[in-house]
Amino acid sequence: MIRTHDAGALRAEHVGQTVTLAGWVANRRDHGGVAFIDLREASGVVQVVIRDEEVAHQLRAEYCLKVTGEVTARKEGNENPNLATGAIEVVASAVEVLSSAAPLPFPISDHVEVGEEVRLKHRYLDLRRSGPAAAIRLRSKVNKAARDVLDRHDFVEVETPTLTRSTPEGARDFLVPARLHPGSWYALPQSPQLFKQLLMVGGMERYYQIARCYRDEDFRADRQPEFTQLDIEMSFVEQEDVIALMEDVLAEMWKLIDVEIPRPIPRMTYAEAMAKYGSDKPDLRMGNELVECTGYFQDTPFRVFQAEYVGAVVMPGGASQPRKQLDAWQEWAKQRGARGLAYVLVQEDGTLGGPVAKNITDEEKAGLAAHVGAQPGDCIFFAAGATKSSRALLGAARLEIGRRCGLIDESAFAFTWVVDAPLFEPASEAVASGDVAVGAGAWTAVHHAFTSPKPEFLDGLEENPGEALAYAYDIVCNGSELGGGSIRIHREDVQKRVFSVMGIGEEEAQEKFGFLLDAFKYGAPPHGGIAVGMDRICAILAGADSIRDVIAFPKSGGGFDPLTAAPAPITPAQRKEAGVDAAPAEDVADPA
RNA sequence: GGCCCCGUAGCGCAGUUGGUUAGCGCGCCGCCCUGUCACGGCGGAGGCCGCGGGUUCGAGUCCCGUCGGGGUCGCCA
Repeated sequence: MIRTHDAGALRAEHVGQTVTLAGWVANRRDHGGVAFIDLREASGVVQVVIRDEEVAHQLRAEYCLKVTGEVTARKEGNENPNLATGAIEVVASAVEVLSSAAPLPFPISDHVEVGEEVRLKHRYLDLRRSGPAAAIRLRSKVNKAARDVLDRHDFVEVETPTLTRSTPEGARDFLVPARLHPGSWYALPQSPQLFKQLLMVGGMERYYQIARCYRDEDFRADRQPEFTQLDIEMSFVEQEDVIALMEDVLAEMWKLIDVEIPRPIPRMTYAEAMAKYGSDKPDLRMGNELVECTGYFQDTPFRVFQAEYVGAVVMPGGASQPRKQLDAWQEWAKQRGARGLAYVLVQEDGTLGGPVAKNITDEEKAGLAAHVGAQPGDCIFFAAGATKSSRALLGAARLEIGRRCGLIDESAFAFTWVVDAPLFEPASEAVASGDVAVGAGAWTAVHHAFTSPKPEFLDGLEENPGEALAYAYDIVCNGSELGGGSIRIHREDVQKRVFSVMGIGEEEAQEKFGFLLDAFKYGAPPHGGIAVGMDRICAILAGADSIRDVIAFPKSGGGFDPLTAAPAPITPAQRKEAGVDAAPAEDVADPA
């Protein structure tokens, strides 16, 4: 090693020792006759004293140095309590510049805010800053925590292919031309789903992988075109086994930030989540649940409330909002595709104000505040119409109210399992815009086509597909979906019936998933699993607003890599060799 | 694909109802300084105000378009 000691580890006990350190110039304070260098490396920072003016003067920020010197106790009054090494300093006898540094595009200092665009362009410098460095180091520990738990449970870590076959899953595939088969293409996997099920048929019994996945969809703060999930599959297990294992993993991860997750993690059904929170990933750091009012208004003369569903959510203190702000709520609702957001203001004297109050009966007015749990001074927002979209609007309003009124406990980690999701949903809701959808029938899978129905719904599968519940479970934290999984179908007859409800014929199933269905013919074990998003988990643990903060080299908008400037055009020679423009070998049906 | 916000010096920002030479802090360069720790002092360099068009006697400022970034809805089994 070039160094004998870690700079950040030096303490009073090292006084008198001669040490050799290597690191970067975090800061230089040049007083002419004496100069101080803050030498920074992975372990921390130590102050180096340089008395040779010539040497000190040439040094600049972020020069990479090798320093030899004696560890000395600082004189009383010269200690720096803000530094772990603040009781000592290293008096340099030799300073070697290992590498000089050009003027920086932005300061490395932790005291300065720097825009994300320039940070990502020079991510290698950004990572020298304490915050970004800590986030990446935390991620490494999160990976290790997962591996430790799974190793204790005798899991096998298996790497599945990233050059694979395009399968009609939810999102758009990233495609890779196959040079040796012009006109044919690999797809990058959206998840290792099919391979991990094959591994169960292969008798691995307990598989996991920290797997990179790829989806060619639009961006969000919590979405990147490539992302990482902790992918798990187990044979001979039931839902409870998978949930218990995942709780072990999560508990170990949260220990890294000294948080004990209360076990067991509470559960709610999908139906309850939708009814109370208007979302399948409820944020339980706040209360303020939705209140169903369909029955309350069943005989109402108000046309708008003569609907399949009427619901409400209360905004504490919202009655004092100026008219302009109430109008802004209407705009807010319209941006989400709703017609508007009806409201009633509960005045301090208990009377009801706002346009809706004029349209409902005195009797309805009299009990309304009590029915929805509103106090004088509150505002009650209503949504009426189709159940699903109305609840979604109220659920979004609930979160917006939480943000505006400070109802969210930012220090909390509110976990919940959402269980008993429906197996199918009407295809009209799933197929919005001619996108890739599994199945051409009236019903499509909520999770995926291999999710097992709970046994009590097997009989009525064809008669009432919409009522069948699945062995599916999502883990949610603070309103963010960390991941989800299911018990899979392992019986050929059940799989055929599910395909049939979805309108997938035998031929089509064989073409799309033939290799999996073939495998299932040979004694497939009952199995199930789960996958959780490591980027989201790390972001929550790091307290980051965006998963970009916990990815070493993230993409920016449009899938652009600000550092390497990928994607980039290719040469005509590359095009030709890759076979990008080759005609398809045979006609391939377009599912859309 | 829709909507909202942002583009001014290397970085972070200010710039009034459109009006002389576009400022401030940090950083950078030079000189000075023997106890600082976000050191300090003096001096200096650095700008096609994202780009293109328009309105105007006059545009960083107003209008249209476009590019880039961020957020969000659609989308993401």
